[in-house]
Order: sequence, then C-alpha cells, then structure tokens
Amino acid sequence: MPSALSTTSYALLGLLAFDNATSSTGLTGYELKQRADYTLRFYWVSPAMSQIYTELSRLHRHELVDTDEQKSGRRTTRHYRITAAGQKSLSAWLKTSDVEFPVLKHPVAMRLLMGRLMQPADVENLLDGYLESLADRREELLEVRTRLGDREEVRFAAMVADWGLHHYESEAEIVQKLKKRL
Amino acid sequence: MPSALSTTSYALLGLLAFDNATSSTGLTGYELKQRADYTLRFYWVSPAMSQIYTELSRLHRHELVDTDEQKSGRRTTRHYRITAAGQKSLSAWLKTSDVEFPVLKHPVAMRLLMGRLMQPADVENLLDGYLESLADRREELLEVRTRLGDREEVRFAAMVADWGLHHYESEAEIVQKLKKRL
DNA sequence: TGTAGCATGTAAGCCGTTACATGATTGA
DNA sequence: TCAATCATGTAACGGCTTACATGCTACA
Repeated sequence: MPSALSTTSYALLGLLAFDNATSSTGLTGYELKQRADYTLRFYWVSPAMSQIYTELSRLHRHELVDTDEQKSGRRTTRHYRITAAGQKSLSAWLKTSDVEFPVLKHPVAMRLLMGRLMQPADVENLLDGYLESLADRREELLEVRTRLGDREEVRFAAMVADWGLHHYESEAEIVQKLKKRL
Repeated sequence: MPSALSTTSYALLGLLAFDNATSSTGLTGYELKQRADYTLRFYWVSPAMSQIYTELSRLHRHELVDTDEQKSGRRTTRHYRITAAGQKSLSAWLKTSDVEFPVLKHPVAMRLLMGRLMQPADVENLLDGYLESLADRREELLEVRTRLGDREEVRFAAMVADWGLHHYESEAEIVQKLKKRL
C-alpha cells in the first residue's frame, strides 16, 4: 500500500467507487469532469480536464482503476472502473486519522482586511459583489440538493450539500452584518 | 502597471502597507511570516518562509518595496518598506472588480461525501475530530480578536476576525446537526 | 556550551492551471 | 456544413511546499 496519492486523486477514486455501486461500464475522463463539476467543486475543487487525465493515468499505473478501451477510427475512448485494490486503498485512506483542517482562500476577506486603503464605497461594492455571487452559488448548489432528494444511496451527498448551503447562508448573514458595521 | 502579481504577493504588500502606517523601519521576512501566521492564515494561507523571501525579491524587483540592509558579520538583514509605487499598485489591485469566489478545500466534507464507504463509528469520529480542531482554531482566532480590541486602526482586521469566528461557529453548528442525522 | 529564536536563502519537486493540438459524433 | 458536444492528451509554467544549508545573538 504505497499510497502517496493526493486528495484529489482519492476524490476521483471516490466518484468511481460511487459509479461502480450503480452498475455501469465505468466513466470516461470527460464524464468524471462533469461529476466533479456537479459536486466536488463546492467542497474541494473541480480539477482541469488535463489533470483528470493525469490522475487517471496515475491511478491506472497503481492499478487502482482498470480501463475498458473502445477504439473508433484513430481515437480511443477509455471507460474507467475502480478495482478491488482501489476500493481497499480508498477505504484505508478514509480511515486515516489525520484529516487536515480545511483551507479557505477568501479573496473577499483578504481585501476587507485592507479596508483602510479603500474608499468606503469600494468596500461596500466589494461586499455587495460577494453577496451576489454567493446567491448565485447557493442557487447552483440548491439545484444539486433538490435533485438528490432523499434517496438512501445519496444520503451522504445530500448531507454535504446541506452543509454547503448552510455555509453559504452563514456567509450571507455575516456579510450583511458587516455591511451595517461599515 | 504590469501587475501579474499573485494574491499572496498583494497580501504581503498589504501587511507592509499596514506596518508603514505605524512608523517603523520596516519588516524583515521573518517578521512578515509572524504577521502572516497571526492573521492571514485564517482567511488565506500563511506562506512558507521560503516563499516569503521569494515574493519579497519579486516585489523588490518590481520596485513595490524598498529595502534597508544591515550587515553584521557575513549576514545581511533586510528590512522592507512599501514604496509609493507599491501603495499605488496595491490600491489599484483593491479596486479591481473581478474578485474571485472563495475556494474551500474541505477534507472533512470530502470524506463525509464518501460516508457510505465508512463504518458509522468512523464517520462519527471524523466529525468529532473536526469539532475538536474547530474549537482549537476558534480559540486561536478569538485570542487574535481579543488583542485587536476596538482600536480604530485595526477596525477592519477586527471585522475580518469576527467574520472568521462566525464561520467557525457556523461550522460547529452544522456539524452538530449532521451528527444527529447520522 | 548548547539550544532556542532570529534571519536568509537555494533546490527539488508536486499539484494544478492555461494554452495548444487533435479527432469523432450529433443535430440544426 | 457548421457548431456544439464528446473525448483525449502534451507542453509550459506558476505557486507553493519540504528539505537542506548557513550564520548570528541571547541566555540558561
């Protein structure tokens, strides 16, 4: 069990594990990107296509996924499935006790910190702009949440979506309060 | 105005701008690291020492900071101060309208997403572990907040600290709720 | 005398992005 | 026939970390 995979690698492996549970012939890199855009990006990142292919090669090299190649003309389409070893490796990773603390890169808070250097109107615009994109994001996640419904198979995805929604609401709330304090 | 600086670069420039306002002969890379540990890390990241020196060289190359060198033996200690050009560049950056949406890399949410693959006890441990480190973090930030008090000069830093505290509380709250839902 | 804290830097390397290059299939 | 979507990959490079290397100062 050499591990040494990045969290993103395990995240993709997790998507494949989930897909595996629902039958299917596996996922292409392209499909994986769509799934990542659908959920992962709210709590982690949605890796670039190029990185997804890189990670997939790496997972394949480690034999944590296997691939089903379909040729058409001079193109090859690869469907990836998680292997038993992959499942084992993923479970082991999930059990590791040292889970890092979340990293927040918050350009709005960053800028507010330097509020002294800005005109009051610019500070207000900054916060208003954030409230807007926050509402958009929340809307996107709400749609995801709604589609999940309360099906047992996606119970955890729904919990995490609710977590995200709670976070967006908390952000909107504090930003409103801070605006009044300006 | 070539810009092309990273947010981290501007963050350090911001620390120097703040220091400048309080007289002083400038800050060394080492001191900058301490200030970053004190505030920046809660909303952005605290860059490694090596990166601070790299950024400082870059800022100096762009003439956004100037340096006061003191030799002692075969060692040189450099105190950096923001220049007028640096101040201008920072203000320009603060005014730019396209502020990216915050990026959250949340290993706990990531793992909870795969809750199906874990034993119920492991899921609970995961959340309990998070609640603990959350309490620690909150304590650290609360100390920062307390030291800031309600001095006018650090008004924005205090606002951002309150923002962070609100976030940690919101996290603890939702995690408690999710635990009950397990 | 030795260790903790102050102080600076280089090298190697990982993770991730953007830009670029290419090709197949579907449907307006 | 043209655009959108499905699909795969390489190259160049930025940002950041860890590991390593070095030296001064204060004090126990």
